[in-house]
Amino acid sequence: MPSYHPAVIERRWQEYWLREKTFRTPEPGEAGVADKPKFYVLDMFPYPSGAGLHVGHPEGYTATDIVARYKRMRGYHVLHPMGWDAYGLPAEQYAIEKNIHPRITTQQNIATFRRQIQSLGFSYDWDREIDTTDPRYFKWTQWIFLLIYDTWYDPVARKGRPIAELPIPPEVQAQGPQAVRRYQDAHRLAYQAEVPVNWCPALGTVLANEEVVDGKSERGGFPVERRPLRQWLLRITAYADRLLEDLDLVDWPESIKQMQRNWIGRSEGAEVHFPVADNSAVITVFTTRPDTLFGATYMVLAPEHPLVAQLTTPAQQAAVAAYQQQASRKSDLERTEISKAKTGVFTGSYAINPLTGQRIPIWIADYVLASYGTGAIMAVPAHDERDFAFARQYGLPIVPVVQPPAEWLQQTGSTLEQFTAAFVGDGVAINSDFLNGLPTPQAKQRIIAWLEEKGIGQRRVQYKLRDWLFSRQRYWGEPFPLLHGPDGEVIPLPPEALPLLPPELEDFRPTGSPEGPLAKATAWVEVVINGKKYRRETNTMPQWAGSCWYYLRYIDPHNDRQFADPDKLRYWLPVDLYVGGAEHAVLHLLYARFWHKVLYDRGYVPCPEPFQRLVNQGMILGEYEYHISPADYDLYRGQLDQMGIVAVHRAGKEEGEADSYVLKVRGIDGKLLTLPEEMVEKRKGKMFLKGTELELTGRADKMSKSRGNVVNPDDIVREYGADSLRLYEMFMGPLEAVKPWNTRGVEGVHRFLSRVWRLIIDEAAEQVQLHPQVHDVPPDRETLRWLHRTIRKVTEDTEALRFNTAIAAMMELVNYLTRLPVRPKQVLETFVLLLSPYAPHIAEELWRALGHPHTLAYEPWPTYDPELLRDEQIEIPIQVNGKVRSRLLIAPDTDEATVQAAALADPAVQPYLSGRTVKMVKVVPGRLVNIVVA
RNA sequence: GGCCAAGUGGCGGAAUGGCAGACGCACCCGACUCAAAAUCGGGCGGGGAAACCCGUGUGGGUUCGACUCCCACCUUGGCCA
Repeated sequence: MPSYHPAVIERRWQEYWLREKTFRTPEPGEAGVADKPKFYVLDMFPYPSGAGLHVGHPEGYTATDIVARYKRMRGYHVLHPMGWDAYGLPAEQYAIEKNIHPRITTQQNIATFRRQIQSLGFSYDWDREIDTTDPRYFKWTQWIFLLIYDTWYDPVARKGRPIAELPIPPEVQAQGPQAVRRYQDAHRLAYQAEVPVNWCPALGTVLANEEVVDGKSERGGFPVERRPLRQWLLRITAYADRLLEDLDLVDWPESIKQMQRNWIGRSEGAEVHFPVADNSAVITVFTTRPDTLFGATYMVLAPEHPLVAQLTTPAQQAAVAAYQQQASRKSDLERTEISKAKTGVFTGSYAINPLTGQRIPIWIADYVLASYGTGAIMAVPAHDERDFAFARQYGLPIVPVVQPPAEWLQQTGSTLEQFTAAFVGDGVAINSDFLNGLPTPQAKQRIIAWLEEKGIGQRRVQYKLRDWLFSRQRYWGEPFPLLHGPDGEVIPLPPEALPLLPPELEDFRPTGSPEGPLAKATAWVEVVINGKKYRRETNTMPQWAGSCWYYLRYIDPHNDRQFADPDKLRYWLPVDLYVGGAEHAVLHLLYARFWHKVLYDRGYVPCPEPFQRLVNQGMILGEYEYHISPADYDLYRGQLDQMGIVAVHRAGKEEGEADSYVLKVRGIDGKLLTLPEEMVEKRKGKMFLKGTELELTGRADKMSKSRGNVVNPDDIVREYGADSLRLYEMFMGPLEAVKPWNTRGVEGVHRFLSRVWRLIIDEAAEQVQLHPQVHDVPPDRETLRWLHRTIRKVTEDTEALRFNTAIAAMMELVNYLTRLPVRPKQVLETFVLLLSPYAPHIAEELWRALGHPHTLAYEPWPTYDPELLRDEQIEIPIQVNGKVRSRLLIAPDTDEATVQAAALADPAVQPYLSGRTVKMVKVVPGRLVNIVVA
């Protein structure tokens, strides 16, 4: 094996690492293991889909693997695990279609994923592999659910506490144990409620809001309707403030924190009670602008609001019913879009504005959502865009109560009597009696105080965040460990009854009823205890459940007495670095933080936040492609045919994306390849097909099966090796950036690795042996300087996750070393260590060739000597008025005065100084000289 | 519509107040070869014969000096409505 053969060496080292358990993570305090600082570096574990690994997966995994290997060499105990988020709809859908048990397809998919991931040489501790569908795992998912069920949130202590500690008011106590039970149930963090849910008849399940996109199911695109159902919810809203505040404790990208803040959507305002005229009913609204109360000229209820029936007058009955019907078919997004025309129906009733005493009409309109606030609003058309549009539409009065600035009036062509648009900014209150003259913030305080004093309102904080709909009507999920008694009481299973396994089913199809497929297993559902009949809960948990705590299980994956040992949790938590896609920016991270906080409150984990540092890797797009318009296709199709170009029709995928044709050429094997760049020419800033007037649009799209631009990592590994794939994915650009795939780039890094190989190994020899130019001699000063500069660059860049520039620095060093007549062995050894986190297989092979029989995984990371970094002479530019006119060779520590004198005396700058006055000379030591002349 | 991120050669990108284009891809020239591939050496932002001039989305500003900082705008992407 004289030349570089990744297939041979990669297999050998992967087998070595597994066999020798090179990456087994010792337990803290394990005998014979030295005390070291810890580092927990975690990937977002994948859902093992049937499609196998995608090139997007290894991007994050390579980044964390480099960090893991680097940290080991820096003397850390590193926890770097991998597992499977294996519950999920696709396996169940497949089971329904093909009648194959989801467990079987899931296990097959896991096997594929494991093989693919192992083929990339990641240094996971495979003894810690977990699978969320394994009963030994979901036993603890169920256990944590029961803990959440057993917890209530104490708003005074601001923490979750055992339900047994919930103070029971005497009047409840007096009503007996049933009342106490109901009171407790109403305070648990896991509770049942009749809630309007997104029911998807085609999937036979309810979906979370985030699983519904544009009124259709995210998966499958089936229509979704709103329907009230009994569901399990988790009271995540109780933790809203802590989830918000504790974002300050973590080192996450600001954009992700902002997305979480927006999702939680805290807003301060007031609740105001409006009496209904000629009726005992009271409408409560939430508003962030109580200062505009004098301008409330009508009210709007959500069509689903419970008071609608009571407030609708007989004359309006038919119109209201028809409107309610129509609204139920629209998604929240459609309903609240600002640009859409507003619709609504008058109920026939009036409310009394408590400030003005005026009768104001009550309408229903779908731009008000039942799920936000109180499901009702006071409409202030002068100062809210949607209210303004609505008032215009139906001719309702618009009363300005905040003075807008003069330029706003001018710009919009409004007058104080007649607004042409809503003024939503802050200003000074007008037409508002005792508020007049107060700036908006003070007006808010004043009116809230007034409302509280009169008992018709109070200060309130409102969140956009809703409680988490936690039940699904599916088979392939964790069963709830709960029994329903005959009197409606809920009995949690005792811990020793866990795990509760799902029943074996023949038929996985949804029942189409809210009961879910588990209800079909009557023998499983019905339980008799002491002669009393109980029914098991037939809902299952959502896919998010297993991923809410998996990072805890890795710490102690085989523990069958606890979800993890407290001492181990104390050693390893929090996760030091968590890398994954930005698609989990909100939900997974919010849910996991919520569970973690409950566990923290109940004393099971030692820290308030689970993930100290978070990094999102950017998406890898498909290869850059050239598109033409359908019109051009019709004009040029004959000519394209003659040129041997194939135009493939591509339907626009995203909204507003037009159809196009993608130009391809046939390869030798008949496969379609991207149009080669030499067939494209650029004229007048536009691209054309060479020799034609056919205009091309170049673009890289998301990889997708339907576009046919998916790159399979297996193909890349087979062709170039895992080290090349790893290196390429890191060399493409910054980790966080979105970047297009380019297979030519893989060839480039593959060539680099081949050059590394030939730098050290004698290609002419039969056996793997050192290149004849490699000698065990001390390197010269220049070579040492190169080496130490590279050590510094690679170290700093690896620490900062700037892998692309670290690789570039190693390439430069190799280019330098290749030119040396004698290659000092010691320099090559150091270089191999620097390369090893990035391309571990070739590094291990070269390390062995250099005479080291054992793995380099725990060799100390090279350090650099600052003394060796310094150049004897440096070149600095001399600028005249900011333009470089000459260069000066000087010693790096030359003093400013000398540099200045030398610069002014430089013959090349003289012509630019003659006849002019030197106004100033700026000397930046070690950088440059700038001479400013008049 | 709001919030956030980003606009640099033919392409991916580097430089984040101090020589714009490191490193790689593509391309061009040369060496080796009967030849090709591979490899090695060289060139490679635009204009110009050259001196030199222009050049980091657009316009303005701060500064001795701006890809970098500030303001406005345009475009693209993400999230939210």
